[in-house]
Parts: sequence; structure tokens; C-alpha cells
Amino acid sequence: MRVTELAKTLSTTPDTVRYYTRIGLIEPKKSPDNGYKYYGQTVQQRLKFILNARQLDFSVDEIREILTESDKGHTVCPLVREIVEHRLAETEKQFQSALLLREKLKNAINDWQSRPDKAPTGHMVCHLIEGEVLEGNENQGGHNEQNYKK
Amino acid sequence: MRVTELAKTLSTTPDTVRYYTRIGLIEPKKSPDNGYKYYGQTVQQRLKFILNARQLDFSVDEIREILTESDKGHTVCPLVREIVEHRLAETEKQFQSALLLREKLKNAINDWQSRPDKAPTGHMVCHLIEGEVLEGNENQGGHNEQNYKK
DNA sequence: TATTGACCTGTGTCTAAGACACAGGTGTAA
DNA sequence: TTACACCTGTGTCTTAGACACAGGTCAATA
Repeated sequence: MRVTELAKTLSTTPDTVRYYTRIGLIEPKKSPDNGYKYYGQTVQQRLKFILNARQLDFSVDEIREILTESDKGHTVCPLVREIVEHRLAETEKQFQSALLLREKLKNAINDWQSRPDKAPTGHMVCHLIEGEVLEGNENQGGHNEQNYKK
Repeated sequence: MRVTELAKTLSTTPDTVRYYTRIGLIEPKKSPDNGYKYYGQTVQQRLKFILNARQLDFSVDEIREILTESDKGHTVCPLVREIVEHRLAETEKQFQSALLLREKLKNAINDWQSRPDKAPTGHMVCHLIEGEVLEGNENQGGHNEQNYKK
């Protein structure tokens, strides 16, 4: 089985397979004839594991760690449990920041609805954004620093 | 004002300021004496805009686009509105996938609670994961391909 | 004046997980 | 033999900074 066929079989891309090959997660046999890489049953099973783990958002490094242990014949389940727990905490964070960002954006859209477009001034690129987070910037009138040529 | 002071003033890091400088978003004056970069009032205002936009998760490229238009004296508000709209859609997606992933992980943890740890077999690294997404893999017993040495 | 030492500077390199570009190889049909 | 479609491995690019590091600056000391 060559790279493209393997990729199709497991519903991934040849580039992904190549990447895992490149970093040594899977090791195909190299044909001496044409230099092509051939993937066997064992490798396919291994790749399947990798893809499943990626679906759970395990990092490639975490997966590498798991596989290394597994290759030594050690039980990896405790490690896997630990990672998934950690991943859940991480996802919770992402989740919260996505939530927060969504709020921010929605607010911005709402607040801006009633405001007109303006041309940029020397000290403000876009009043929508500059007014947004600053929220009351009246006392910045006197920028009494040295002049700059323009 | 040099890089560190500017960074402190706007509650960011020197590395961030250096980065924006490096890619040309802001242009300090270079002292001929010591080669240090000095940032003036205009640049500070510009950086403030950049940081605010980043808070709304605008990409640096988007910000560059905005600044380029703004530098030409054009109104950027429509562009900004467009980007923020697009960003919201994007965030919604992230939000949903975080949600989905969280479910997956929680399910995994629950499902695995009752399952024991096992040592890896030749064709399975970790039954928790391999059993997880496959969900019923009884009919894979006969891997009747050519043998591989082990 | 010389010297220490803390802090600061710019530049170069590294990151994750592939995506993309590209020159060349393979295989089938004419 | 040639044409052409598809496949291959390798090298480079991506984000938004973080980090390492050799050297410079500046105030306090000797």
C-alpha cells in the first residue's frame, strides 16, 4: 500500500501520512526499486490509532509519547487517561475564551450598528475599534510631544 | 520611548512590539548612535489600535490591510465591520468544535471509568482509544495479510 | 577614570501540524 | 515512441510571537 491509498483507506490526506512518516511516528518500508514507501497492516493499525487520538485533540507529541511506551510493551492506558483529562481542562479553557470572544464581537457589532463610518484622522485609525475597548478617551487631546514630519 | 517602556505602557510584551516592528506594522526611528529604536506618540497610538484589534482576534494580516488603507486616508470602518462579522462566524465555529470536543472527551472519560488498563497487543496500542471511535470492532480478527517479522 | 553588574537591545532561530509547490518518476493508451 | 494523467518524496511556508544570545548602555561604585 502506498501513501495515497493508505490515506484514502483511513479518510485522511497523503500529506498527513507523509508528515507522520517524516517525523517517524510510522515507518513504512522503502522500495529499493523506485524509492516509494510501502505501508503494511501493522502501520495501518498504528496510523488508525494516531488518527483517533488526533480526533480527541491529542498533540502529536503526546501521541509520540504514547507510542514509544507502547512499543516497549508498557501499558499506556493510565497515560492516555491522564492526557485526556488534561485535554478536557484545556478544551474547557478554549471553550470559555471562544465564548468570551463571541460576546465581545457581538457587542461590537451591536454597538457599531448606530455609528457612522468615518475617515481616519491623524490620531485614530478607526473610531469603532479605538472607541471600543478604551471606552471614553476624551482626555487625550494634547499630544504635546515633538512634531514628526509627515 | 524605547521598546520595553512602550510595551509596559500598553500592557504588552517587548517581543510583541518587536514583532510588529519587524514585520513593518509600526516604524520607529532608529537612533544612529546606538541603533536603538525609538517610538513616538503616533506609533504608540497605532500600536494601541493594533492591540485592540488583536483583542478582537483580528489576524495580523487583516490588521495590516486595515492600516494600509487607513494610511491612504481611506475609511476603514466598512472593512472593519466586515472583518468582525467574519471573525464572529469563525468564532462560532471554534465554539462549536470546542463544545463537540468537550463532549467527546467527557464521554471518553465516562466510558473508560469502568474499563481496566491493558497492555498493548500487537494490533492494538490502547483499547480505550481504539475501541472508542471504532465502537464495535469484532470483525477485524482475520488480518490475513502476509506476516511481518517481529 | 576604571570597573562592576543589572538591565536593555536587535537579530536569529524555533514553535504545530500539516499544506503547498515542484521536479521528476510511473504507467497506461495511442 | 510519445503523450498525458497521476503519483512520489523533499523542501519550503504558514501564525504570532517566545526564547536564546552576544553585545551595548548606564548608574553606582572603587
